[in-house]
Amino acid sequence: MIHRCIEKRLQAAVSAVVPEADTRRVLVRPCPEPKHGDYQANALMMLARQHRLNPRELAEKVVAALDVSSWCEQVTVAGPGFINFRLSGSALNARLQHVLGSGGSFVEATAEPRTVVIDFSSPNVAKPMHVGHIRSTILGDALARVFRRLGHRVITDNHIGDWGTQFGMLIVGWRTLLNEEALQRDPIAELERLYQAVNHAAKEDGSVRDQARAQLVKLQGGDLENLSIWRRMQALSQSQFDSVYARLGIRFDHTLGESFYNDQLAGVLGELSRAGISEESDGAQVVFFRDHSTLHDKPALIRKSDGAANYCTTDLATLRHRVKQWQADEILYVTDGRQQLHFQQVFAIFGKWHPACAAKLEHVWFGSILGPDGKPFKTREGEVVKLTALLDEAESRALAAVTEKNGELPPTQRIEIARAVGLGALKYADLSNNRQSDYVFDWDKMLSLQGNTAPYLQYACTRVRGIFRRGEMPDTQGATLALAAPQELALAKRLLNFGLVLEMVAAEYRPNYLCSYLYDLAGDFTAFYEACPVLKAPPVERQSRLALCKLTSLVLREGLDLLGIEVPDQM
RNA sequence: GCGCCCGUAGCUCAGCUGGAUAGAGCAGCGGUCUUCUAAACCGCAGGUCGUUGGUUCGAGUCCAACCGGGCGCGCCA
Repeated sequence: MIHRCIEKRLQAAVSAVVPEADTRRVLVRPCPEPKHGDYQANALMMLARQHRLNPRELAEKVVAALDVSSWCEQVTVAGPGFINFRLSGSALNARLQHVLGSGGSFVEATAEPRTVVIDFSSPNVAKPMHVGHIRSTILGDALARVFRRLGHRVITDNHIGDWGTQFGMLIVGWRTLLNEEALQRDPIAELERLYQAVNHAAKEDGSVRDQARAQLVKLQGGDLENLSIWRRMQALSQSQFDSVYARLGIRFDHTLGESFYNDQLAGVLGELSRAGISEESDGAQVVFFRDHSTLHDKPALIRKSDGAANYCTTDLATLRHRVKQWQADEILYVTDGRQQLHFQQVFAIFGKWHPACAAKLEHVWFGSILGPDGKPFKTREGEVVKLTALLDEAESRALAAVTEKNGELPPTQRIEIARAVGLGALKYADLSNNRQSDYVFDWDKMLSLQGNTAPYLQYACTRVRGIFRRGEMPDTQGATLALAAPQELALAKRLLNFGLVLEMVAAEYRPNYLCSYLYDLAGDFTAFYEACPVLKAPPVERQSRLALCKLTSLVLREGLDLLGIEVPDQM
């Protein structure tokens, strides 16, 4: 990547001028304002302050010691000490040509691959997946794709909620109220009905509650009949999950639910207790963080007074497994922001338990999806929105749009387009927001062809494709780039930054950076498309522009693919 | 009581180590199809970045206090 080459030279020049300087923070980034240059460095102003130098003079000395003529036609010092770099046309053309010829890309694999475990989605057995699972599922998948693309070893793990007190209720329901026919027809709905019925009954009748508790104890004690009911529920749920993930194009390397750790929990509790990390309090085992600045008054419960472990314990066992068995360098938990305290506690306990562990633990949290009223997204009836219903509606709304705009296409093709557009729109709506923000769910906005949406980007792809469909498929492989028009240059320069953007996504776990980038890229392409004829251009421009289109198409498609979004050939 | 998050244009949202004149879409107003997909594009208008202080060459971004809203805090996960 060119900016990295410039950066290395710049760091060397800084070291030559100020030998004691720490150059790790001397970075070269794209200029937000193209009129200043293509890349800029503003770290010298900070450096000057640290070393009590005049920033402007320092910048000028560094520039004097800097040779980046292989890539830049101009290097200037501006304002209080910005260094601005203007790429030379020849370097730009050469870089694009190289990517084209090598069949390579604008992404550079990391020099330091890490093992990154990503925990996301995590639905519950016997419950339908709902809108609450969508952000985790989509964000986690996109992050997994980006980390893989950067050359990291990624392990995705679906930590399913397949164990817990709800199974007492469910087993009572299964034993007393099960309708086999309904179970055949819609297993999850039937399981949900059982749970609700028993839960309702338990509220009024203490003996039902006692039954549920008794069945739970039997299950936990290894009762064969209850175990087999539980396994049946698990299998039914898994097939529901599988069908949703298949629709979304998502796969997991592992699906190790909470139950996988059952036989490790006693050991975990024993170790924590023996190490003096946990202590008894009101009959429960609790970890206190007495010296901790924010957790000092927030103890964590790891074993209930009835002797049962809870999700804190399970998460500790899970964490140990990931660190020990998978040798994780980095573990990402993609969950709702409301679990921040929980993960702070889990990470803090793990730190006491395995002080030598250097794995980076990150709670990649996200905000809520809101309805038009600004309150948590619900159906008109006030119920949670089921994920399958959401996917269905996305596809049917997209189908209506495709039919309206392109009704002459055969129905099967329209359905296929609608699938890609509808699901793409849904995913993109989530990914394009800053994950930590709450956002308002709006069908019209996400399916719009205007603005920062998936359909707009997909449409940009089909426009590029349209050029190739119209003309004969040209040999862009050996094309000579001869970019000249400002729109061509702007587009080409944007392409160069693709890899950098992916690195930013991975560094902060924020796919919305990629979305913004793709939207800007599509905007650059549109400007080019409006201003520069391709097929009708004279031969030299024509092949150069075809090559530029080819590269744009590659980046747009790969970028969308990294977000888990498909691109139809036509729209 | 303790802690986390949010407050940017009428609405929905971006805003990358603090960096140059705070951006986009919608809605509003005005333009552009004999020309590679107009499901598109161009232009205009729209802002005391919640308030007040502080840090500094420079603050939407960092710090403090306050106002307004959301969420979490030992036997659910």
